[in-house]
Amino acid sequence: MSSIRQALLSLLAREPLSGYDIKQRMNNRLGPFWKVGSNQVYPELARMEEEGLVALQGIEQHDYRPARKLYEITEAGREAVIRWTTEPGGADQYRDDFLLKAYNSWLVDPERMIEGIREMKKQHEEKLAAYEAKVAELTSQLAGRSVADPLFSSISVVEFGVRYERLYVEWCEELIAKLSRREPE
Amino acid sequence: MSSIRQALLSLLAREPLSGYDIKQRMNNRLGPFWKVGSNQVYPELARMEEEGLVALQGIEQHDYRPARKLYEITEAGREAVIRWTTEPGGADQYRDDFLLKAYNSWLVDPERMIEGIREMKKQHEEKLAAYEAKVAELTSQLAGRSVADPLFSSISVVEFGVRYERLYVEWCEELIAKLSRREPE
DNA sequence: TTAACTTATATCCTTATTGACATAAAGAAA
DNA sequence: TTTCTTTATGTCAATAAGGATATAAGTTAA
Repeated sequence: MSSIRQALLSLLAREPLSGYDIKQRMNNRLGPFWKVGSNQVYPELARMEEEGLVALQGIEQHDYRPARKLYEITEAGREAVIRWTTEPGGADQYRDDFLLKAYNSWLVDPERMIEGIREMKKQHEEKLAAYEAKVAELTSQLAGRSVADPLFSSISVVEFGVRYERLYVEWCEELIAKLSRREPE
Repeated sequence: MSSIRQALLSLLAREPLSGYDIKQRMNNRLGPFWKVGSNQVYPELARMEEEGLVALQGIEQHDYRPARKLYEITEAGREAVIRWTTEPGGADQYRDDFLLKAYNSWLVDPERMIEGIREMKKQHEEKLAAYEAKVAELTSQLAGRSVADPLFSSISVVEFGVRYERLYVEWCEELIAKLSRREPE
């Protein structure tokens, strides 16, 4: 089972959405965790509808606007997400262009490398701030809810983001320090 | 410029290698950072040779063994890596099946979810131990070398791995704790 | 008033990536 | 003695993913 499919189903497990909604959530809300194009979303929705994992709930028509096709998850779809979520395994590779660039830092003039790292650090600082705000926002809504509430899972994931961005920023700082001294350690 | 190409060139910038060597390094040494198949390595090497980024250094023939085709990076290839390394930008998405599963944890029985997380945690603990050993091993060879030595860059990257795996393990532990209490926070 | 942006759908083409297969032979283990 | 693993090269077919383009119309800003 492909991974975009899992992502779409994971979102639809929470609420009915249109293809456009899904695209927006994946590119903006879930932030950096995933990016998709409409070329992936619409055909995949159609395929899943054929297979009975999602169903067209209805078509919303606002005056002079394209019709919104709202999809909801079916019982079969729900079962499929749960099955996938509990089954073991998952990608064991981590792919990051910037790490590969760091792997080449020995080739490059330290000053130029430092510039690049500073830029990367800035980007991750921005993400860190955004995630921290998101955690605060979501946590304030959390009172009285259980681990069976989607909000709990959302916070867990964004919290991972906070830690990850913090790690990235710290690592950038240490790399800059080492390169400035022109000495490892 | 595609990303496998960058990975191959980054390795060849350090030393001449055969397609098989590259595959081994990417799947074993660089560990989880990248995985490739021979179907990606051999055609890409051929393409890069055509474009003059790498050159066939020679063919090693050991008795009764397939011939080893050793490739070395050319000056044009070296320039290309340096250009790519210093140019800004890089993937701004982070993709992880397990995080997506965590996003679905609200759907699943906490006990079953905890099992899955424990397994994930174990895998990351193993990687953490491997990276820590690798950092120690590489650091012991570091004395007296400068930031212009490939070893410096290798350590930086593996150090990122150590921090990353540590973060992952801690995050798993907190998720387990929350799910055990059946209460967020 | 013209241009840019947002809402919404969807397809087309190209490139990346994955998995399975094919060949060939040495060395180790059952 | 047969089977499995490692070294070594590659190809083929299928799927995943990315970028560009198309249509259509309302809102917003220069």
